[in-house]
Amino acid sequence: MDCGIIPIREVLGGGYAGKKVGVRGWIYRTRSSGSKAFLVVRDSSGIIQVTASRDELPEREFDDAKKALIETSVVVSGKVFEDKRAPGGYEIHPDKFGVVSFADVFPITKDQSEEFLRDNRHLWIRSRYMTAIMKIRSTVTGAIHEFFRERGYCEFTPPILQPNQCEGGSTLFEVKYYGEKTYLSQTWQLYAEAAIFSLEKIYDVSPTFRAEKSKTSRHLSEFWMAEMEAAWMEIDECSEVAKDEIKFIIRKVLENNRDDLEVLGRETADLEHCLNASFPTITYTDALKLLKEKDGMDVPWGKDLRTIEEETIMNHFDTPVVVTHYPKEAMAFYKPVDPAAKDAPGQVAKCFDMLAPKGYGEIVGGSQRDTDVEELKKYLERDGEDPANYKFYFDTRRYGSVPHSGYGLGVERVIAWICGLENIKDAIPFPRTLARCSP
RNA sequence: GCCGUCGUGGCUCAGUCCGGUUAGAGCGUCUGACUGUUAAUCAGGUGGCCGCAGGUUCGAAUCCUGCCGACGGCGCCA
Repeated sequence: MDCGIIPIREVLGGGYAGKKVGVRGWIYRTRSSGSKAFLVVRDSSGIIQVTASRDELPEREFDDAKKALIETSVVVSGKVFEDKRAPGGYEIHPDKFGVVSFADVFPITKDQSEEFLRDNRHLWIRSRYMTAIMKIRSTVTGAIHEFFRERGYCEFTPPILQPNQCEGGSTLFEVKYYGEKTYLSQTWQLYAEAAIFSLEKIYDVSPTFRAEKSKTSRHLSEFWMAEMEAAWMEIDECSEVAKDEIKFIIRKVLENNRDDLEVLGRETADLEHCLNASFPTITYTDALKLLKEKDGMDVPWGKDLRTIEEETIMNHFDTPVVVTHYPKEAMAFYKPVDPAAKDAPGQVAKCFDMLAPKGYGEIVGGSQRDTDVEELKKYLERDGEDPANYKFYFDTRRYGSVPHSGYGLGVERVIAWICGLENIKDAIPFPRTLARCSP
């Protein structure tokens, strides 16, 4: 490797004007004009124009520069010039232009459809658009680890192959290997509830698999959930942790990814507002009142909120909102009744969802966990589950049970909201959906 | 599971309602020109079993039937 290779971003910083540098990367755009060739080269840090002249390069190297197609990998060195005509304000006049590997005709050109880009995702992830999103994604998952570790949480890794269903109604990916029916994880929850008895406060960032028949811009079959579970924690404290986590993530992205947000054309005023505002908490019952009074929508009490209702509610807010105390009957078996909630016309659960603004939907779902084994059995049977399959789960209630709560955060939904993406499929490098498992 | 939109060169599309020469355009690529391009420009060339299978017709990209595939919305969920 050549000595003196530096990241393109550093060259654009300005301190190298008049000095000789080396950069390496891939040709991003190419134009030629007689005895000059203008090659925009990208590496992971940025793009810079390389202006090759016939009289400054050996003939063979100049010919290479003229004929190299987009995505050809190159190592170049030369003097840096400040020049207003160059994108980014600086360019390199090479006296060495080395092609590492010529590229075939790159299939992705000016006009592309969403479908074509997804078919060629292995190439499309080289784009500035996908690069920006993947960098932000890295900040988001890194922030999640940092947030929980700073607060004394321990990372806990659950099994991905699991024998039981946890979320009632969701569809499972079956794995054919063991004699017993086995599935890919939909949540770490049952295992997390076992682990809090030693670690007390735990979190994870793990893949989740849901074989739902959902074809929307908000659904993936394989996505990442960032979950937490904490012993001794009641539901109110739990939802406050979720609010803090979201704010922490936004702050880290604003600190580290301004350039990437700009590449995406994402205005940041609303994200900055979220840092200082407090996220409202309302009850499900209040949410129905709001829908009726402000929007004339009559939702019968007891029905879970649908997409249209969530979006309508969010029209009234400019930050995420926590909605608590959904009807017990509409909730998963492990969410306990809240006997203290008196203002509701029916039984409600100690649970919450956090809804994101602008139609990005439910980004967090959590609850306190029922510790009453008889109640758990009753609601498992309601969901058509055999309580006999949950023996290990009931054991967690038999040996020194304590109140505990937890939630799951949809990593891609948070990324889609922060990045302002039209489709959640762009929030993950290789999306898997109802209809796609390639490339 | 329900509803809707769409399949035409490598890519993006027009043409389809109302059937009629040899199916067009832009981009890419290739050849040539050009000493400052900004998704350069100019000239020329290349490239198509019109998703698949039947049917109607003198004649089908166009009309009919079936199938396949893609995309989006709802429901459900993060």
